[in-house]
Amino acid sequence: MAAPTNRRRISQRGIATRDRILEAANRLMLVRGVNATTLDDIREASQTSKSQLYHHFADKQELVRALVRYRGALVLQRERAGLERLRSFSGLVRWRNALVQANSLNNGKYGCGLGSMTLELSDQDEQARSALSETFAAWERLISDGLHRMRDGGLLRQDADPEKLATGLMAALQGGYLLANAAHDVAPMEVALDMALEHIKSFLVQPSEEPTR
Amino acid sequence: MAAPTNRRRISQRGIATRDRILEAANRLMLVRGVNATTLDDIREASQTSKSQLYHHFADKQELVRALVRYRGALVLQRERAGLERLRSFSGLVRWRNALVQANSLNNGKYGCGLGSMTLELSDQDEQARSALSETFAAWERLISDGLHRMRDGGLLRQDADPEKLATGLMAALQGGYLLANAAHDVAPMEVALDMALEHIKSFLVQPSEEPTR
DNA sequence: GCTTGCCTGGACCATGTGGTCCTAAGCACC
DNA sequence: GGTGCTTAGGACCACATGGTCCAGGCAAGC
Repeated sequence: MAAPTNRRRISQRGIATRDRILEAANRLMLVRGVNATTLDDIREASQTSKSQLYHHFADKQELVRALVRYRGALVLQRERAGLERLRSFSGLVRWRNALVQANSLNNGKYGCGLGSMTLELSDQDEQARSALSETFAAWERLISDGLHRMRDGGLLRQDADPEKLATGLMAALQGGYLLANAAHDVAPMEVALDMALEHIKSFLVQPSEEPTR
Repeated sequence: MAAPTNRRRISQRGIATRDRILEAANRLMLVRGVNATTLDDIREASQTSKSQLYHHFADKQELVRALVRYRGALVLQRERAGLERLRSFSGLVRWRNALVQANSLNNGKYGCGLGSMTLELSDQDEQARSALSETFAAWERLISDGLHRMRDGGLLRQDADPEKLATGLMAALQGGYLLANAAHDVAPMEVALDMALEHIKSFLVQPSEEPTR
């Protein structure tokens, strides 16, 4: 994870510290938000000191940007595992169920690590915004690639547009996260994802292949 | 808008000042976010003074809570105008177009006034969270009421579930706002809303009544 | 017009927070 | 074991920011 930004020598110990900082920032900023998390919070939670924070990151903004990359990599890694071999509608349903289950563990709170940063950062840090935007695009591509495979395999009709379907599904997911977070209840997220899956289902070659859940 | 919170005497001038503060907070916090907006920013933008802020609001948290109500009322008022007489699918399309057009004016930036506060506040201020949640519920009810009218009028099939459809549409809207904000481009919001409308359309009695746009 | 109490201006304060810096310890390589 | 780097600890600073306070203005009811 920790990519040395410059050509400085860096030791294993240094890398470990940097990761500890990022991991703590990740944890704290997910529940409190980016702006509401102080460097002292992070320093304390990561068992480091001020000088180490500023040794590894130029300033808070740089730390946040690193966190954006860190989370992006985490999410994409997780999603790649779940979507890489997607070839059937039931695979999508399994993917949906995993996300819902994970979110239900904390009653809809916190939401998506990427989505929660987006609204806070996108009008404040152009660089973070574009990184987030690219991560969303990569995520959607994982989905649309799967849909392409389904279409090529004859499961989806030719007039299905994998890119648009993926965007719609991602919007339903993010909107579902948001409503679930507001309600402190996963239900709206389920409804939203089911709507998106139902929409994809309407492009299946034999429409009643399998139930949504 | 300005509801006096206690039984204090309050003059027209006082109400005007209070509204000016709320209006400035509304404007600033929409683009910078809640936590990133300072009271001094608000004081300056509203042409008031510190003592007036604290005369009308106990502290920043109370101001934010008042803003949640203020925005909620604004959004519901706007949405009521657009949804109150909804009786047809083309009405939904017009509603969609209005939202998209409004958002496209600033290239997808800022997003929904309610959604943008949600992720920042819901894990930080329980009272604000529940107020937001209720506002979303009321907003969804405006939609589902319209869908109910469509169903009663014989336009929607009996097996259509207005509440779930409304939740799905709201999630698509909010997710669309979020992706549009990240991309600084309305396109994903359009795709998301079209997906939700297409889904609703699939419950129309005569499915090909009219095109989506 | 005078008293009452809301309304307003703005100086002032305490503290949280991002950021700096100096010193020393660890480590790798010679 | 010496040299020069990285890693670490933590005191320290400047300042933004939330919050207080008081003196005076203004409006409304008597």
